[in-house]
Amino acid sequence: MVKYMTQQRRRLLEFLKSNPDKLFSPKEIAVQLDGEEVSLSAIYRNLAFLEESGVIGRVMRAGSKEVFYRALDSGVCHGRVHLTCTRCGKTNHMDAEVAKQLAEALRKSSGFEIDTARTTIYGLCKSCHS
Amino acid sequence: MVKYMTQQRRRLLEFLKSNPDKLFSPKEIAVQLDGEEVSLSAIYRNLAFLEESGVIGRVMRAGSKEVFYRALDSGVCHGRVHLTCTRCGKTNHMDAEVAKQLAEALRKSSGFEIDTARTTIYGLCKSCHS
DNA sequence: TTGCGTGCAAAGGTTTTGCATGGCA
DNA sequence: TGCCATGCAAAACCTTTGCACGCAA
Repeated sequence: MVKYMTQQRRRLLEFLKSNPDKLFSPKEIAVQLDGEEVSLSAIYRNLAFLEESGVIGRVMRAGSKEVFYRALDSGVCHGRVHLTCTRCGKTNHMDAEVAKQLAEALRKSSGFEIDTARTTIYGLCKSCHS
Repeated sequence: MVKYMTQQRRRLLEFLKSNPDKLFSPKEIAVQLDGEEVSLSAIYRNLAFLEESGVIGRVMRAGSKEVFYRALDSGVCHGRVHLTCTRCGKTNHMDAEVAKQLAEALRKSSGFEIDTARTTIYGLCKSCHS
């Protein structure tokens, strides 16, 4: 099935990509895109489509049942493992060296080949646990 | 506010603790507890309460919007990081030593405190990538 | 021109809530 | 006994879907 790049899809994707490590609920996205003629159902349909394509990712934060989305492979994030804080929701990148060591350790101990792009590590960031 | 340990709360908690490695949606829990006189609203209220208390954890799986719960500090999975294969779907535990090193490395490099119970690492397991 | 995507409104499903009753401490 | 928790049913919410029209390729 061939897919089109419609105005709505482009606007949604551009918005998420221009806010690389931030999380947005569908509702928040609707607010941000208000005035750009993107209906809520188009947002839902495109979020589902883009997630399935691996372009964006979906996350839940501790303590809330809201669902959040964020752009995945925007330049900066390429090949980086994400660290997401379950309290404030902020996402950072794992130190490249640590990621390399982790990949190596998993390969050796379990024969497991980590997919860095799809993996998010949860926990508390520096400012939230101190 | 003092909390009571009611029959319903005890049954729910016992059920989750007796299935350490498994995830259950509220609906599935209701089915499992059917015949034990726990109403769906009691299940929801207790899941929220137990999650807030840190006794159980809430998770979403990739590709589905269903919400799942599992007991946290129960024996088998205590402090174990999960490794899930994106091809065959099987989940294993990360080697304890590797997990320990990872936690330490994250703490040092980013001041990030990993939540092992909530983290799942994705990639290809031994038999799927070879 | 073809058929995917959109907008709207309605439907569907899950989770929450109000209220009277029941049960733990 | 005092108050939290439960059950039930209704309400609230979020997300999905059907349909006719619009638009990308």
